[in-house]
Amino acid sequence: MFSIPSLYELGSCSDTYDVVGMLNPRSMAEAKAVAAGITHKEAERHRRKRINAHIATLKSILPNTIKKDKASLLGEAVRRVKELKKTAAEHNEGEVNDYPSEADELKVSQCQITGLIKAALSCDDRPEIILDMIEALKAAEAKVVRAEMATVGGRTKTLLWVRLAPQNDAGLGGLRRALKMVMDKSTSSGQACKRARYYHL
Amino acid sequence: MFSIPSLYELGSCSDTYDVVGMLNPRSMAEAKAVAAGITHKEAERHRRKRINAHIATLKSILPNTIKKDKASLLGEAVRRVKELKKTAAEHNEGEVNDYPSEADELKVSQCQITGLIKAALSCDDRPEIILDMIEALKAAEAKVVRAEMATVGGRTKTLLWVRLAPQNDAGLGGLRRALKMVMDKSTSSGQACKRARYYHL
DNA sequence: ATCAACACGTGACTC
DNA sequence: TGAGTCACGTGTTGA
Repeated sequence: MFSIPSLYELGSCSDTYDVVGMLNPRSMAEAKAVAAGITHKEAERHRRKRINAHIATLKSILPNTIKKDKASLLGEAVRRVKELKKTAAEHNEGEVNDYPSEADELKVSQCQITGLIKAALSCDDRPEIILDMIEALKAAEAKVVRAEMATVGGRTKTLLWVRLAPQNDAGLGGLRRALKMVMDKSTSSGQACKRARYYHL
Repeated sequence: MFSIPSLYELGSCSDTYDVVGMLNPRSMAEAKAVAAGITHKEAERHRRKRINAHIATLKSILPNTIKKDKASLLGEAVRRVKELKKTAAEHNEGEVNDYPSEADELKVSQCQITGLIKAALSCDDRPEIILDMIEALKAAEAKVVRAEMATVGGRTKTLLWVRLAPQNDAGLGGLRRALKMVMDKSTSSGQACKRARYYHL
């Protein structure tokens, strides 16, 4: 709102020189410099204003909003951006690369943060594979939080997000074994695709 | 790296006073003040350093990386946080409220940004509902990008993320009609759940 | 020579 | 009082 006059503005030697300059007709250049000074001052004010405005909105956005200094706030911001970027990437993973691989494949991994388990399996397609998978998951005490499936050219790829029952002792191994059986049953039986291709997601 | 000595540090009147103070035994207070001054100076340096470090990492994180000034960068940061927060919320929508409603229900909506269509339907459960749905979606020329399903107490709720074929003229209406038929078939036929409950995702 | 962006040191304020 | 944070005006540098 107001600017507090600083020491050298009030009584410093350089300021004294300025005063002398003001009384001197030769002062044109210095007067210009002073004028430029005030525009400079205001420009810097605008700059700070913009930055602080963004920081303020950041503070309002982040759920962390309560009592933090500016630096820590920015730290929170980078944390959020990283975290959200990562989860977004995970969520999109299904959409961007949802095609069955040629070789049979089974990957099971667990998210350290959420505890959620993600399973991805590619194998030959067959009509009953969904039911088999549901049975296998039930046997493994795995609750399906989310599922995606894609079949193309007689091959199918399934993505499963799963949560295991708390008292489950077989753990990831049990889940992996159950799914492996479903896969193997699919590839070993030459009777794949006797019926029409039902699933084309 | 290094601080350029400013005018008043080198030759200002106040600095002269400081020198006098140094030679004077009565200068204790001023010496303390000077000492405090340097810690203050350094403290402020650290503060700036932290802030700028966070800003730098932000710059490296954001895909926007291309030469932007500090304020605009922060603006981009808030944009990203808002955007990612919104998409994250949309993605989690399925997980948080994935329970069938008591009354039959069909909602179809289209995301303005991605063009993706989200359909949510609740109805009585029956074993063949998945196949019926797949047929209906095929007829509506809808490509399923993602699907979630939950059944509890003989009721089932399905969430579908779908993309229509470009040349599709029936549009949202056609998709809605197709899904409605699946729902109605499920509720009208009293033969729901004659077989064991297969799907419990 | 103008402009915009930056880092710096300093006064004020708070806990 | 002292350690920490903030806004300010300024000097400096690259387009």
